[in-house]
Amino acid sequence: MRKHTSGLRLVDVAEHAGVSIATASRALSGAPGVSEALARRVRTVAAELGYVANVHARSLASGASPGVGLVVHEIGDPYFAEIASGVLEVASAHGRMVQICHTGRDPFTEVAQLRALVNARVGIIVVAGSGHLDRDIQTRMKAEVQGFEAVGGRVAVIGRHPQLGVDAVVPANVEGGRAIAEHLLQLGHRRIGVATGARGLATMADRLAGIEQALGAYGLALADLPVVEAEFTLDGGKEAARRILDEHPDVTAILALNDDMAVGVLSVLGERGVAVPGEVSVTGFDDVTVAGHLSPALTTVHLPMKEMGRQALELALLPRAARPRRRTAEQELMVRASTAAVRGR
Amino acid sequence: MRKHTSGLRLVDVAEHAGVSIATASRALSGAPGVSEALARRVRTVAAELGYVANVHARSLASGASPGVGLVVHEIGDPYFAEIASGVLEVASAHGRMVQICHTGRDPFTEVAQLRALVNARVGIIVVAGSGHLDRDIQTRMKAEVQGFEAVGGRVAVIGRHPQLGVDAVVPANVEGGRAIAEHLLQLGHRRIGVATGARGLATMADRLAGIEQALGAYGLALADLPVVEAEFTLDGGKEAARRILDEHPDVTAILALNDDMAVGVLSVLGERGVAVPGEVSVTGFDDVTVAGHLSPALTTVHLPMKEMGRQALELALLPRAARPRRRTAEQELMVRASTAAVRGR
DNA sequence: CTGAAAGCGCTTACAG
DNA sequence: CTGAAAGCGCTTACAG
Repeated sequence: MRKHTSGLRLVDVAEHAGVSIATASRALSGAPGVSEALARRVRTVAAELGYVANVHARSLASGASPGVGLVVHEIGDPYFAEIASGVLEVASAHGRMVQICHTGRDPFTEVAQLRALVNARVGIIVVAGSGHLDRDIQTRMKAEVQGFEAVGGRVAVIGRHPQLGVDAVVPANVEGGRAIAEHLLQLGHRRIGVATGARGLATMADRLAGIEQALGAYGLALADLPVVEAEFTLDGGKEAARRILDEHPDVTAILALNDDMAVGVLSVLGERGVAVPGEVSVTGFDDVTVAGHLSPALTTVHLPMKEMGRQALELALLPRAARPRRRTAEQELMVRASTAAVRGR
Repeated sequence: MRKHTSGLRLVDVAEHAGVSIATASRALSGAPGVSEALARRVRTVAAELGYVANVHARSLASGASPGVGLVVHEIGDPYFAEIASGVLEVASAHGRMVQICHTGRDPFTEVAQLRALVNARVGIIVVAGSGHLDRDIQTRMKAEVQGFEAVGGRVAVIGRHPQLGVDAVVPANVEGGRAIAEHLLQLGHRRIGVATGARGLATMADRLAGIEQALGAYGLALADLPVVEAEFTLDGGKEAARRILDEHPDVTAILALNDDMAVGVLSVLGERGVAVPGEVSVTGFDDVTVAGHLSPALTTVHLPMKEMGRQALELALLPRAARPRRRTAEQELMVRASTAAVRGR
């Protein structure tokens, strides 16, 4: 906790400018009801003095706060880091500060962080990271969000959050899932192992739904494939790859539901001396910056993370609409070196 | 800006508990001078009601703020994302929120962001990212920092900031530079191209100094080598690689001063069909998570970024010491697949 | 140990 | 258009 021996205050500016603090306040905040001449004088004085309003006093008095809160699963994860970069860019352009919270991918922590942000009196909250399919979690999230909106807060989410009813930027996960699965199917793969993160997440459900659609066109179903759930991280990818290879040594491709997992899959394949894509093809999802530079370059689904971050904050900066707004972030299949026609085809 | 129709206030808690707001305040903040019985009752009531103090009112009244500010060059960069992750972890453990600022690698923006954070009345500021060798910039930084500390703020930096005089976590950049250069020299490389970021940064100076030391032992000097300065990013690495290869086609190794640049270097080499490490060896610095999974796996210098973030905030959480504290973050040479003995040796 | 009251630095009806 | 004054929700000397 920091004690600030008071620096420059509004009274100081007012005195220097020879006006009341009321007038000084109006001039500085751009409120109407001050003659242009006076306003200009006040602003000049403030600038000369290097005066900056105390946010706490301002927020307390006005009941309004310029802060924006950002909730991510894990900022060290490139997917979220890139989203954060977009959010910071827009925030900075609007002269707003952003407070970041980690959820550690735990839904209860997520709700707690949301509440922490509300208590920190931010004016806007951006939630990056998928919603949950679990009704109980949805209900808790919704309660926090509605409480926040009831007091004038604005919220936007990135990813699909069933039932939340707020502005959202939603990536084309279904289409991406379909595209990447079609790609493998067209290459002749049928015995495809799937490495997925927590299936309770809407993102996972959507990507899997897309895969299911593609499989259907080939007379297959997800239930026919080994689908292994693990952490949505590099280590999770390793674990999933090991289980898939051990239990289904005949797979010709492993489809990971994000790039982090795909990197783990590649790692295990490398350890075991399995050639990629010679013996097994591997795909990712997201297209984080390094995906194209991996060993081998990863075939994946591109999502514009930074742009998604930008758009989410821009939505939240808009006044609340009667109906929640929704922006779709398009996907693009990036075919690179980690996939090839099935062996012996 | 958000208008909050006042939620639960301290008076509400006080009324429910049948005490004055003074007593309620003391009980909740853990201040001395309240009987344990009363304090307990107040806390119970507050918990039942779900009361959380208004940070703005609290900060305004007490002059103390629990917020921590984090200044990074670019949060989308894995180096900073991992540092941020460590900072968030510790902050969260101490119940503090962190506000993140982007500098876009511009020193003037950095100073401006520092000021913004001071104006936002955070209690602690962590500056991640190297200091500058330029005296003018140092002076500006120092002025902001001292102003902040004068009013009770605490600051810690990650990286060497000459003259700043604050607690610091400094990575072993000199040692790392020496280690990676020695590695290449031992492999027989003599015509080594160096891809560096802005040379006005202390980090760059230190890494180059280490390289110079290693070269010296072999009777060489940095001045004998093509050293190309570009942006400290993947694209900068590409640009540097192109210039090195065009102007010095006889290089047998390219030493990049961070992993991002190294990835760019690998990319250009790939485009031109130059085998790594068959024809040209490549090295990085930092060892971001994916470095070991690149094509080929990158030989680099490992730095414990997340731990550096943790330590920096922990230092800042400590009371100010008479003399600035300094923690060294050790480096470790990671030899992987991107380096090999010089061709034809 | 407990409470009444002043004060933190602003904003904003309310008068003029 | 301008200003005096109340009030935002807390903390903290100051009395008792």
